[in-house]
Amino acid sequence: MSLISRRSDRTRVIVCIDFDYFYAQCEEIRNPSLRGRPIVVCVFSGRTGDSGVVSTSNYIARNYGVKSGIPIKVARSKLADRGDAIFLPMDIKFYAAKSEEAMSVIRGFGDKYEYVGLDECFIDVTDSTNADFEQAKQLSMTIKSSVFQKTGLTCSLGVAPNKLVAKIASDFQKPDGLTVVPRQEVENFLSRLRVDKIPGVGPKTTKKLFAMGMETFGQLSCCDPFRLVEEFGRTSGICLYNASKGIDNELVTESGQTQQIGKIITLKKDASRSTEMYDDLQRLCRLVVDLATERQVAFKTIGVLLILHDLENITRSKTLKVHCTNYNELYSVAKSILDEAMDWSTDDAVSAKLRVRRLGVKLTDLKNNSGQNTISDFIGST
DNA sequence: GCCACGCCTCGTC
DNA sequence: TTACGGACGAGGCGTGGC
Repeated sequence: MSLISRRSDRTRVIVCIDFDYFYAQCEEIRNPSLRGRPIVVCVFSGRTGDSGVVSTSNYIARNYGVKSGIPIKVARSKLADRGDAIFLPMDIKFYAAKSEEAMSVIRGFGDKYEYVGLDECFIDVTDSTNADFEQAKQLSMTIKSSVFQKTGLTCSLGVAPNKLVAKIASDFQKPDGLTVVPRQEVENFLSRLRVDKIPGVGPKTTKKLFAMGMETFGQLSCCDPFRLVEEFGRTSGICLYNASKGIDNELVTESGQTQQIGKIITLKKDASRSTEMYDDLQRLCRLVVDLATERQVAFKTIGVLLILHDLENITRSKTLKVHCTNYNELYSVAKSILDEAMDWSTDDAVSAKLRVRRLGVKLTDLKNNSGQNTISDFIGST
């Protein structure tokens, strides 16, 4: 059995475009007087004035250790000496509009385009550059200046023979960077980088790899792939090994719709009984069913997510017999899942632990509905 | 024994 | 010292049908 993918024979030229500190940069563009000040874009949970986490920050704030994911209170204390620091709530509609402006410029340059997120995309420029990295470099500089001219946004670009290395290269020089890694330089470029530069490798995997004595791509590429499979499972193990050698045969493709629709909220105060959450649950069901209607999809599996006061997660779900688009059925099933989840233990010690901080509803097993109702909708609605 | 499916947790962005 | 959102996908495990 061979675990290792072969390098694709055809040389491709892929560009990864990543907008710098995107949400915070959008805020600078909207209000140029903020430039030069630490900007922190936050997700306020609404529970208390400063409850929530940092979504992103500009480089001035990052110099003070303010990065995405940290609690807003921590960010405030880190920036205590900077009286000019500004904390703003996310305005996703504005960022989405700005992103679309930039993406429409970028789409015009690629043979193929793949949207990854509001701040990131790939284009395949193999044909338009005759697979020549020097031409790709020139094209990338044109893309950077066009995006800046049309939107005011700066971005960092990585040019490489595949998506994996292009992504790593785009992250190599930031902000406003351009890194070109031709095929023959891939191994050398990667060898001394730390393993946490591999997309998808976060703190937990990094810690595990470090404990195994693998801190760099070079060290990882010398590892027995069977050992990686043993430690991380077949799929992840093979991915890690191939990544360490810069192998990635995934094509640039128009990505499809998401495979789930979910909403999660933070409760105004912790709840220990399901009845205390019925109002919030109704609100969540209404939100997700509206999103499903908007996207013209029906759902078959309904999930309820509970995050407890100690941030431990509990998820429970139920799969319906047939796909559904109906709010009443959704709420009724979600309510029964919630009731069961809250009553699952008669052990007082366990029940006492069930102080729910956040509540979520998730729809999966989605199917294109295009306005057609199912029998269950008919039954549910009559 | 194999496979598909349902359910749940983990991990990342 | 601590503080703590929201969204999504991957994958492991158990179960039941064949």
